[in-house]
Amino acid sequence: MTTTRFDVRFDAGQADSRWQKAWDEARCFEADSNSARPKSYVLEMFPYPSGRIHIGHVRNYTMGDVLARYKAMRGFEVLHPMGWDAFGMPAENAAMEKGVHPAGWTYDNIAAMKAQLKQLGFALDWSRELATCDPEYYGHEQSLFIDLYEAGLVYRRESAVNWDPVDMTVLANEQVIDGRGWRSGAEVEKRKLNQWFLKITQFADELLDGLGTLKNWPDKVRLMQENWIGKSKGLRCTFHFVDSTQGIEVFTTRPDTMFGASFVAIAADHPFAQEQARHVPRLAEFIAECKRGGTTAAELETAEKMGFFTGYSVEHPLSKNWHLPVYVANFVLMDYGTGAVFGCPAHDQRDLDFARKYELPVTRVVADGDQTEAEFRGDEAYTGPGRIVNSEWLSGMSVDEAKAAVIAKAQHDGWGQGETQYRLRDWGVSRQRYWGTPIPFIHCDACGVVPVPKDQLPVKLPEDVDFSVPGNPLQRHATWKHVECPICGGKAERETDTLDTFVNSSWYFLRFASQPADKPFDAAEVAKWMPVEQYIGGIEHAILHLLYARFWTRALAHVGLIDVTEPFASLFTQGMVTHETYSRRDGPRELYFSPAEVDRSSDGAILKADGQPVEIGKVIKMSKSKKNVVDPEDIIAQYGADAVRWFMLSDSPPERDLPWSESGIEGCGRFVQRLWRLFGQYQDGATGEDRKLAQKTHQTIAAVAQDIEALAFNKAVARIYELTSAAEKAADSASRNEAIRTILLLVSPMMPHLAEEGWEALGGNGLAAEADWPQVDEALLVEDEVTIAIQHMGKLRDTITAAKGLPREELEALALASEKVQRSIDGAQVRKVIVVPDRLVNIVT
RNA sequence: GCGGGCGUGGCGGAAUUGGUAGACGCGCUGGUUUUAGGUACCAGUAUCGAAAGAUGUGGGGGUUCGAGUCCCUUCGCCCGCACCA
Repeated sequence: MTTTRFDVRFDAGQADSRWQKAWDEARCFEADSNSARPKSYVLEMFPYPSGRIHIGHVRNYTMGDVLARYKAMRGFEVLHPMGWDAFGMPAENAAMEKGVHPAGWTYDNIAAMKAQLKQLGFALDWSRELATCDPEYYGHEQSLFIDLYEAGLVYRRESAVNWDPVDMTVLANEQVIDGRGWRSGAEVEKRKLNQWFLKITQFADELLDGLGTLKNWPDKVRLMQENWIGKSKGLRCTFHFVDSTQGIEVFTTRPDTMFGASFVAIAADHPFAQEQARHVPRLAEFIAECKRGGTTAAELETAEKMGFFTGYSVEHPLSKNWHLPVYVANFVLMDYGTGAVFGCPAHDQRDLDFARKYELPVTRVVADGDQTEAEFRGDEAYTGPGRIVNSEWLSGMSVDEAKAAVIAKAQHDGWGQGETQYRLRDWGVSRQRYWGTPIPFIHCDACGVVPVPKDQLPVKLPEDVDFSVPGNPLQRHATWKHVECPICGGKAERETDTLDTFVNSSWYFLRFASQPADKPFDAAEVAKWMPVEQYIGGIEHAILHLLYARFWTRALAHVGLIDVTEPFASLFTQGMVTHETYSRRDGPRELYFSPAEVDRSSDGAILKADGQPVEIGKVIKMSKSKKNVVDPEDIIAQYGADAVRWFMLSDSPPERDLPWSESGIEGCGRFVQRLWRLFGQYQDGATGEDRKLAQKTHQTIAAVAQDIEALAFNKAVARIYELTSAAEKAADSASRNEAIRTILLLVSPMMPHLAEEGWEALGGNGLAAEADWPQVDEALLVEDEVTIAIQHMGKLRDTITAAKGLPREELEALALASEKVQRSIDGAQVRKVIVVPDRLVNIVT
């Protein structure tokens, strides 16, 4: 007997690098935009180049890769690119801490991470790689920014920022912890600075309506965006101070409840409250107290309603002689609506809590049923539908009719008008930092704010910058900001703010479609590739990144640069990779140990260093602080890329969290070898049909295709295991050869290195990566024998095997003939027999 | 508080439209091979029971010939948030 290559174990390390090189040389993952094949654009959210990939990246990119490789096998021309979200603070922090230049640090990280991604064998089109910190990329971004400016979608205004007086820098909200800068610990000041804004609010309705077309987005994400946009319709109207032309402007979504009003409440930072506070010290105190309260949602919700009576009253717009007290209240927000509300306690829980506390009247104006008495009892406001009562001319109307009637009257009489409010605010894009896209504008005393002429783009970041002193290096650079005004030629200064990094990620998917040197993208190429068929990433980007990207796409369509409105046809948000933690209590602190430091058996965990047990904690997201991490590079070295990829796809549904387990990855490693041995069972020239196996083979092809298209990788994996077992058990035949060949192709998107190695050994043409997906023989999908469940009173008593398609009467007869069934019936009168053809028979007595 | 999601063996999870609950993987038990460990292979593995059989999808109730799936109710866990007028 001669030895074959299958007699030795599959050597993943050798095969991985061999086939990665072969794919590179064949350039088989480069998308050809002139291809006649239908296109498919598969995209995963591009990473921040932190220096090392983590297991979450591996999961994300493996899913996209399986889909991309599968689509290619199905005859699509696939665009599956990769790039780097390369601007941002960590590079500046590294510059400050280690004295390295942000650019050098970033490009080193990119090189390291790219090598890691290559080790996983991803079918990426590296010819389209981009980094957002590349002047070519951000130069085009500057040009787009100017286009938006010229279309009136960019403006400047004064706005408050979090200013760290020690680091002399602006902090993002999440960098302010308990009112102090996260790095310096200094108390953060609110400063007013001129900031650049993008008019996302102009697209609020479009972005909201567009959600309705995104059928293949998770409902959860659409709902989050809908809430974020926060559209509400109502009435804006004025409550005049008694005997005055001055008044308080109020916004309400419940104009129908106006006759139930019992007070007016304004926010602590409402101008009228501020003004009064100047000469009412106790009010000033109250306002200060309001501001001290917590800001988290839970704290706000449970905080007691508090108010301070201003001493002023206002007239009810519908009845001049009806006066309402004006309070400053802690539950009214200045930055929503007008910063003032009228309180209708019977039909709003907050107002009711407030009214009970300050003993204000509570009048029922909406009846849920036939209750009509004016006095509203109880502590639960009624917010449902109903008929208006106790409301003069509104009484008898429905809530909706009354809303319309009050708005119509307000507009007719001139004291208010219908209005739509949004929670969405314009997007502030100014960052007072170095490592970002310079905002391409020049400030000239004579000409004002002037865009940099496009032929002078990119406005490049200066390379000689100093991070040893706090503050924005662009601002104190000796020469960079001093320029001539492009209009008058006089002395002028460059804008020193850079763009929010979310701008970088708002159009990168367009640049992937084409990369001309002289413009951001080619409209025809964009039209060919867009939209992205499948976008995959983390749920943490549900709102900001995805909303901004949708906005940029619409804005670019608005200025006529492209013809798409929604960039991502389908969105998939994958779960996290989790692991249990190992720790020991050390006085007040918890000391954590990494999985590598611990020996885990089925009944406990032992620290290798001292042989003593450690506590096994909850299964949570992998994080450095809890040390429950595994390094992708280590596990690839140990098990090979295919085993790691297979693990990422197995067991857990992709939208759920995936618990990492040592025994799980070992099982995957074993399966790789098991398949390799199975490939070795292929017998050239074997003949004969094994119908059962052939059926299983074709059913599996169809099922795996369906599962991959639904991104249900865990189910596809289970199917492949089943077919593998069946093929292992079968005797040599042509059908068995077909099963083996089929398994090889089905796992090819998931374990591409193993597939190539087997493909070559079995004499396949070309590369497995370029092979076609196996054809399904529809005739073999149909079972000729089925198992029929036989129930008595709905309980399973027996199963029988019968030819498919037997008529009801025959099934009934077969069921009644069953000995087990007869024993169960025990002579009782059969009243009814329910037959579900090819499935079950249920006998009712 | 509001909104959303989820509860199925020791674990991750399967289960078309309401039609054989627990596919598949991990783990575990027993056996075979191996100098041994690992690997590989075979058998078993929801619970109770010697068996026949009974019970079983967080708990309780309902609809139905039949419920993991539909309805009501209740408990627990997870995620998101904005007191949005």
